[in-house]
Amino acid sequence: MKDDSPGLFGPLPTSRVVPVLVPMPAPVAYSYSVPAGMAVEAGSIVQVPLGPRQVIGVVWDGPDGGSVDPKKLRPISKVFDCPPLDKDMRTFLDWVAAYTLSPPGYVARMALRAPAAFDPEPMVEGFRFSGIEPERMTPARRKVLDLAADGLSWTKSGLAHASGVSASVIDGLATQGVFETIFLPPPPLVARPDPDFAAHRLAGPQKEAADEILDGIAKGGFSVALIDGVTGSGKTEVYFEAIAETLRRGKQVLILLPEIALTANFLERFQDRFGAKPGEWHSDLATRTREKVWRQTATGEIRVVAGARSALFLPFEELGLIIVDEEHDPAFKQEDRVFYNARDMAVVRARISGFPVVLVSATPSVESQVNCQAGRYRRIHLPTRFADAALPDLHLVDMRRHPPERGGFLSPILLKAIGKTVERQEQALLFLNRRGYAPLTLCRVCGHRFQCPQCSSWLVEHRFRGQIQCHQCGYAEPTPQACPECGTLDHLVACGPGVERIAEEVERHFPDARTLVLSSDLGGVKRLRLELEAIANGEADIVIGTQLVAKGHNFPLMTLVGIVDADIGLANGDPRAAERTFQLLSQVTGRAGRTGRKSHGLLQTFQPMHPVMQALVSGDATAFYEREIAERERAALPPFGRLVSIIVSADTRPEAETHARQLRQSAPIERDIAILGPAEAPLALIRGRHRFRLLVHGRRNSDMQGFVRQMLANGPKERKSIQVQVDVDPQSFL
DNA sequence: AGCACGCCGACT
DNA sequence: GTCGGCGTGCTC
Repeated sequence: MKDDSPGLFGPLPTSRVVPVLVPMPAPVAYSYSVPAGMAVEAGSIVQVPLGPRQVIGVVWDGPDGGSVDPKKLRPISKVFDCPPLDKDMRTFLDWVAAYTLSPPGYVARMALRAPAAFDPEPMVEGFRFSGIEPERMTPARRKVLDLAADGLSWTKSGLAHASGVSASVIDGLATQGVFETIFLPPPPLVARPDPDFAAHRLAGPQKEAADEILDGIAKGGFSVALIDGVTGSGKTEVYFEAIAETLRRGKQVLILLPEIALTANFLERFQDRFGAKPGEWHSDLATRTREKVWRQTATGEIRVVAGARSALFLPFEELGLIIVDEEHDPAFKQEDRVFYNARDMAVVRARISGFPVVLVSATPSVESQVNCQAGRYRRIHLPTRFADAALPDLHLVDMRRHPPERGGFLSPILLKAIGKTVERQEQALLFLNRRGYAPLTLCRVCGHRFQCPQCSSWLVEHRFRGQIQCHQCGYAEPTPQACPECGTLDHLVACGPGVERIAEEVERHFPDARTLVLSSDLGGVKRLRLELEAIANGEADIVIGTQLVAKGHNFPLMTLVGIVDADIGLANGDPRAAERTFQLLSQVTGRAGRTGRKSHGLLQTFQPMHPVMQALVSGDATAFYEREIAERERAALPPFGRLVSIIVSADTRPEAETHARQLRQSAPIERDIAILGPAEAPLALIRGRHRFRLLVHGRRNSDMQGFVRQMLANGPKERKSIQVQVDVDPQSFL
């Protein structure tokens, strides 16, 4: 740090120069000068000029690059009145940038995703009874004064609401001097959760599990625990105890959930236990709320945040515990700009700051299980469901032996089971992970297939909307009557089922039953919430749902779960396909059967001997996971080896391929690292852009980051229309 | 990522 | 003669 006090001969012209991370893909921080009288430190959130505009940046650590032409230096415009990002957070952001091979400015920007949150919230106007009675008393005024007589301060709307009068009554009293105006700090968004509000009395395995975790918390320092236990085994109750203990110790808590699991249901459960809701953080938060959550997390006002993956980048004042619920869920992986998996980065953040992480899942990821075996994570197993909640009995329906009738997709066995369930006035859930009516439409005359004009995927018919849509880029057109190729009318045929088509089949067989389709493309969050409520109230007999029924909501009246096509996703070339299918189907079937009544699951499959199917019906996943782990180890796939996928996209196919090929040729020589490709990426064309992929595969102890970094640096310069994306340790190959 | 600068086609 | 297309390059 330079001395900027006045020198012997007047003020010195020297001004301090600091590095600032700006939201740009530059590999390093830029240097800015600090105007005299401005106080900044590492972590300060600042506004700086960048080219013609003003941007938000963070003062960073280390010496200011130094090598910049001093003539280029520009002064910081402004420091925000906001807690600086602390040292641990800065270390974390640097770590993530290095690991994901992303520009640090982008990573820092993820921590600053709350545009106007950096200045303090304005004070709120409040009213306090001054002791002066109004000249004339009215019933409305009486009500107000009864409440305000205690001399405490109220906000105008709060007082009006509480006393059941309109705000103008308060205004009237204020002008008469009955109230004095004071300025109050803005009200907290959520109340403080009370660790002892409604403590669960845990017993048996839950108690043991909780004790083990509390033990880890008591010891202090970094640790990772994996709680694994079937739906309904009390995992949430167990980690709520860890949260309570952390709150008692005066630290903040972060609960990471897959976006879709952030339901009213979860928030209520939290409130029942702690007497207050947690702060919420997810992508479709209103801007103002978002800013408040950001700021109040930074100031420590909010003690617990429940959020989607990006909540990991909130600037907690004193974070002391992270829970990652549904840790196996692929939604924790971000796949744009900065590719990261929030589950793994949560572990990193905890390690940097020295506090515990708890991973939770009924179907833990292979990675986490391997980490347990290796002794890096502590495994805490919850073996059983609570007394009256048996898991459904699962059975396979061999579709080769019990084919559906022509044009249908539901086997006689499943139809019969649905019929019986409806007769008993219980609910049935049919799961098919395919939106729309049919995934492919073709012309019966010439064989023309409807494909997206700018993607390599089929157009999905949505009969309900009368459209065919691309699920990749959103392209849509009205469902045509004639084949665009041969012009024949009315000879287009829908191939394969989507949820809408299953609903049609169900309605044909059970015209009197109340059938409901749950799909993310049918109406917004509000409608979905209402529908879930209706189902819980027994207002539907047969529910047909996509992926979204797998998480976040339980169906207490369901006694039958039918998996329409258990084989979907098994043959898509992704080495994690089997693991994913097992996890998804376990989650779906686990949603039902909590009533204490006998419940069943039927899985329609063409591969009844497949290890996934066998694992599901036997209820014993151990053998299946052992196989998966052995296979990963043999192939040196993560977590046994390292894998980096480099995707080159360009406007034309040869451009993308050439660039990828040149990139490969510029790789340094390294014995332990193999490069596969370039080959066309699984979705070779998306939104009109052609994609080629290189897979860089290394065994343990190889410096993959360094290798890939060098490869990118030596490679051809990234030109106008050619884009390179790097995905370290991908969760998915798609 | 933005955003301006810059060089070639159809318009008041 | 200008408005505007988006290719190229720079930002401490």
